[in-house]
Amino acid sequence: MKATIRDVAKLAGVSVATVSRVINKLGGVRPETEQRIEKAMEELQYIPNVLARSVASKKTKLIGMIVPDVENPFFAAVFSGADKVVREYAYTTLLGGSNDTYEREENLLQTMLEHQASGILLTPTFPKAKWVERMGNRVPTCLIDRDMEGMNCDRVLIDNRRGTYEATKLFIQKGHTQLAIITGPLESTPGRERFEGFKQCLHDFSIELNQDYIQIGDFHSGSGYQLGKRLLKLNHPPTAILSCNNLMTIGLLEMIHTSSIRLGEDLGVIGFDDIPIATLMHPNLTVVSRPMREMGECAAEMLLQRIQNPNQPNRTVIMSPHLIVRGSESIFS
Amino acid sequence: MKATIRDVAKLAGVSVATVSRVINKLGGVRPETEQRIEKAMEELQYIPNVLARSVASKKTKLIGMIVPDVENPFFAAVFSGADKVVREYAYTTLLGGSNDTYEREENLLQTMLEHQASGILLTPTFPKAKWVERMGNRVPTCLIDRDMEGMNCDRVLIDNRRGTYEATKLFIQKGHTQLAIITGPLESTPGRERFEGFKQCLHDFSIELNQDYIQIGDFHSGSGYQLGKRLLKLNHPPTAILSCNNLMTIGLLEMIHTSSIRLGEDLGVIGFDDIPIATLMHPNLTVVSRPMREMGECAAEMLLQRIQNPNQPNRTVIMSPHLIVRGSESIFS
DNA sequence: CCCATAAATGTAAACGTTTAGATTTTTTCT
DNA sequence: AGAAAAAATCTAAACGTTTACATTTATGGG
Repeated sequence: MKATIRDVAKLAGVSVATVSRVINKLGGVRPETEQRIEKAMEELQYIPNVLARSVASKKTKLIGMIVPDVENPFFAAVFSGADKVVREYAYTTLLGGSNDTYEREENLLQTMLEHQASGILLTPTFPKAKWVERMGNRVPTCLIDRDMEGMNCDRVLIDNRRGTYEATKLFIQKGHTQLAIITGPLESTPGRERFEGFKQCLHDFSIELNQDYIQIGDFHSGSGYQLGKRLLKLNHPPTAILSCNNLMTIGLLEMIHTSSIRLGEDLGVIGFDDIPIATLMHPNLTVVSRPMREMGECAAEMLLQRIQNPNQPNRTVIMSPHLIVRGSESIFS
Repeated sequence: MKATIRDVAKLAGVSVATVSRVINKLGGVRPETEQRIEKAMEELQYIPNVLARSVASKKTKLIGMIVPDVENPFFAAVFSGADKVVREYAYTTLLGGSNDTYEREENLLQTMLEHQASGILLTPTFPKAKWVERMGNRVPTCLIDRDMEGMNCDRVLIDNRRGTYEATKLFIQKGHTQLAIITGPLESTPGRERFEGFKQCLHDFSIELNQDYIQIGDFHSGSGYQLGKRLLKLNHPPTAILSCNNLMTIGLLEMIHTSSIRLGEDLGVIGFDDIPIATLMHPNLTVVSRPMREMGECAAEMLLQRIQNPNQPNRTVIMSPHLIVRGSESIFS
């Protein structure tokens, strides 16, 4: 069977404590003893059991990460950044996708707590959840991208309002006055804040907000397609559409592609989040871009620091998106 | 501090064994006792420690999954499918990205073995690795997408040759005779097999294989861009390019987009793996499509079955790709 | 109502580690 | 060489579970 620390100790002719010391690089072991132990480990193909270690030490090198959708490139990038940092700290990430359902999110959290995760990286599905007080604050947590009520924790957010404000301003500067938005659920921070930035900008430039031009989707490509269609079927269709996430933008572009409308000629479009498609369009797609990997890195960094020093005050990092102007915003040439 | 099974037992006035029985739903507990225990668990906010459980029972509900790149939509989809099944079996997935480096792959495997993963889902970076005999067969494993020497395990692969054969055949049927390929490293199964399917088809149709038309990339978008450029700069450039993975296809399309060449008019293109961009091009991109999620599901299913029954013979499932013809393959209209 | 049997519950030893504290060995200084 | 100090090593109890086995309690037949 699998070799244990006892087998190693016996073969090396030392006690388990000494073996433990070399495994954990605690020093205080004579070089020759250390070599003997290492040889024994090699010979027995010994692999330490971190579970037993965690039980004994009451510490774990596990970080739980919960995102709505692992296949969404945004969250994939955030995970990628977070996981990189987590590994640098010699921790391991437990990843789960909630599929934006309450049940699964709670379930994932439970799983991660059962696994004694030392910290949680969470992009919550809903802005409030019953489980917050029961299990929300049992463990250091860092929220990413979306906020949540009642969480006593760190946060890495995006200045969504500014992102859509700048995009809207660009539209206006290019001459648009018929501005539409496809945003996400207003209960979610990104959905609401992105809408607010849009609204604020229209207000600042004294442009009237047409209620028909406000479309609420679900952050998936299907709704980008459907809502885009609805907008263009209006008696007075908008001349510009601001699409508030990557997947909905893809849906919207698909819809445009199958219609007779020409991007950048009949309709201006700006997307939220950069996508590989952006530079393959005619004209190239203007987008609000976010530092996705950096968000993950930052969140992981904050979380791991808090794990080491649990009593530091909560921090909220708000990152700035920036506009990448490529041409698709304008129809007036 | 955190409540333990002992605290629950004490509060409910029973022994830990009885509590353990209700946690694990083993039955043989009087309903009234069970209720008392459940009430105690609720009251103490008890969350079982699965690590301790694993140490005691010598079993874990953990599956390790190692893929080259988590951000590649193909692997994201495979993970998604695998994780779905893994959760259905009440297991949890530990995901890691090797970034196609040997060191990291070995490191990840070590980590997963340390965590006592009950099984491994692996898309190996290299077709042979030194660690295979040392740790490759310690635990039930299922290889996905890429094969590896000396692994005594299950496999879920793709009929790569058939995929590129069909694509090449379509090119030929559309009148192409100047056929180029951008494939991946020939040491990797996908790189080699996709090239072989291409070569075989040319041979079957008695078309000479121009050595200049064979370009070996690294499965990343940059090489799609560079190699595409190199192909089109030839004195006798090809009229058709078969791009052998999703990222290289994106790179290739970017290169085409920035050049004066028109897709579907000057150059036919077929990609391997479907991508969202495909239906946003003019003409739409023809691709070899694979059941990505299903590959993950199938692999997870096989792995979990093997965990339950370790002695069943090894199985290799070879899934078929299929061509989605959308127009970009033809330049003769 | 008693006994046999079945059902429910309890006891205690494992599981593979870590880690105080105790003990031994080595080094250093005189 | 011997004592004191420092370094290395060991002992054994914990960590929170599971689980075989022992014991108690309930059930049913006569």
